[in-house]
Amino acid sequence: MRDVLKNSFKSSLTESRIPLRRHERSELIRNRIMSVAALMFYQKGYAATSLDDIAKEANINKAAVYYYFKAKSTLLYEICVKAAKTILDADRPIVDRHMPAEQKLLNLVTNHLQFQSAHKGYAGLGGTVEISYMPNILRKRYVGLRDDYEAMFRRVLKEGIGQGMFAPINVRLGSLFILGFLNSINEWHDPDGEITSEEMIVQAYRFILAGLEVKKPTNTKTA
Amino acid sequence: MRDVLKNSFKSSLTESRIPLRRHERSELIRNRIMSVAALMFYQKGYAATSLDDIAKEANINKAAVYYYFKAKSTLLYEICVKAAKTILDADRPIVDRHMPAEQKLLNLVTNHLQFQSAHKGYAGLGGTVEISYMPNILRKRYVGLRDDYEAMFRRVLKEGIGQGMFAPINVRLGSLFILGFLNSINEWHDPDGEITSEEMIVQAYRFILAGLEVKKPTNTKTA
DNA sequence: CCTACCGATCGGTAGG
DNA sequence: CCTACCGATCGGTAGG
Repeated sequence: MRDVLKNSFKSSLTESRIPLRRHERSELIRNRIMSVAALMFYQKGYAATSLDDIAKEANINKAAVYYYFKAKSTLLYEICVKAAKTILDADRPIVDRHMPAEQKLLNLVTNHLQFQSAHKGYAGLGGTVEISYMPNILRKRYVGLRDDYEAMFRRVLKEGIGQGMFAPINVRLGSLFILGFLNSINEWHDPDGEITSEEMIVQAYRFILAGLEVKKPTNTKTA
Repeated sequence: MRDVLKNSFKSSLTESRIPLRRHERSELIRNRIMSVAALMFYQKGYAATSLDDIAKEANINKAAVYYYFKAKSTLLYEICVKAAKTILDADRPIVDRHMPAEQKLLNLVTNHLQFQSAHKGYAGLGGTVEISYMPNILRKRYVGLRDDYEAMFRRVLKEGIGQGMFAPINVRLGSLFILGFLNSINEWHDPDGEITSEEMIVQAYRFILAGLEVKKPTNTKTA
């Protein structure tokens, strides 16, 4: 059921300018461009990745990229939006279900890490530097999606506090702690290494849950 | 005592090619170049920051940058090394002192966050993307310093487990969790905002400490 | 000879 | 979707 996050997600893009029915080949190429671009943007950074690099990796000519995308910056935007919408769609039924907050959080964490390890490029984008390259209007639209995602974590945290599961913390701070922590894992964890993705989910969730369950705050005077 | 991390650190660079005694002005300019470059590399990314941008911000001519630095890539390297050595020097006496591991960890966390908020640019560099621009030999040297830093966290974690303070976890994993989490804070926390750096240190340390103190692991079956 | 740069321009490549 | 290009700007270096 959550395996939707593992497949190379088929175009759920509403903004596609190409009639999909008649040109499935175009859709395939468009997706290929986005896949290779996502990975290269993530590995070398947006500015250092040329459209020639991307085109070569996608086996097309540089000019052809402009047939599918208006500009380099909108290619970045569409990649980020696609990733955000995919996780958002997978998480929405979870937060809406009747379920202990602790269970909901585990599902959000699992989805996040699973998507991250399955789509390194798509997941690793969206940082402050990359976002700054998006045209103003598109950036705002993307940041809106990102806020929706953070809001899900805030909501689950709030529920958990109400249910007496988590210590009464600042939910905004808590969400940023959790998301920052989860994103940081993407930077060094190799899913094909000695620690599997499944094991990482268990360890990361344990770390997060413990951080939330503190009831009597440790005294922390800065010497 | 820990305020050394707050001042614009004076050249502790052993690799400086300029006789410092006679030409303090040179040293000042060199430091200014490194400061502005660090911030711009961090904000816009290494590739997107031109030497002209850096020179303009430092009030000199672009060609003058080449008097102080052999290349753009070595400028990046020297910035990263300076940051690493500064924290390393501040932390070494702490880990060597006789002290409960919990106290040592608080000091390491405090230094990390304090340095981070005082020198956004210096601290935010060193990610996989930026590192890839360093010449091979220099990159290895820098990664060595970074490993030394991580080793301090591993050592303190190991001590804490031995002292029965922390749950017996994989210290490598734990260090990466902690450092990834701390670094992520740098990306969204504004020290001049509603949450002060001091408050952030308290909150972040509480979160970390709780994550380490779990004795009976929560059961985490993935539905 | 060295220091601390400047004005101009090098060969290549960027996005479009 | 490719060939053939453009305006501009890139990192780096020349002589003085």
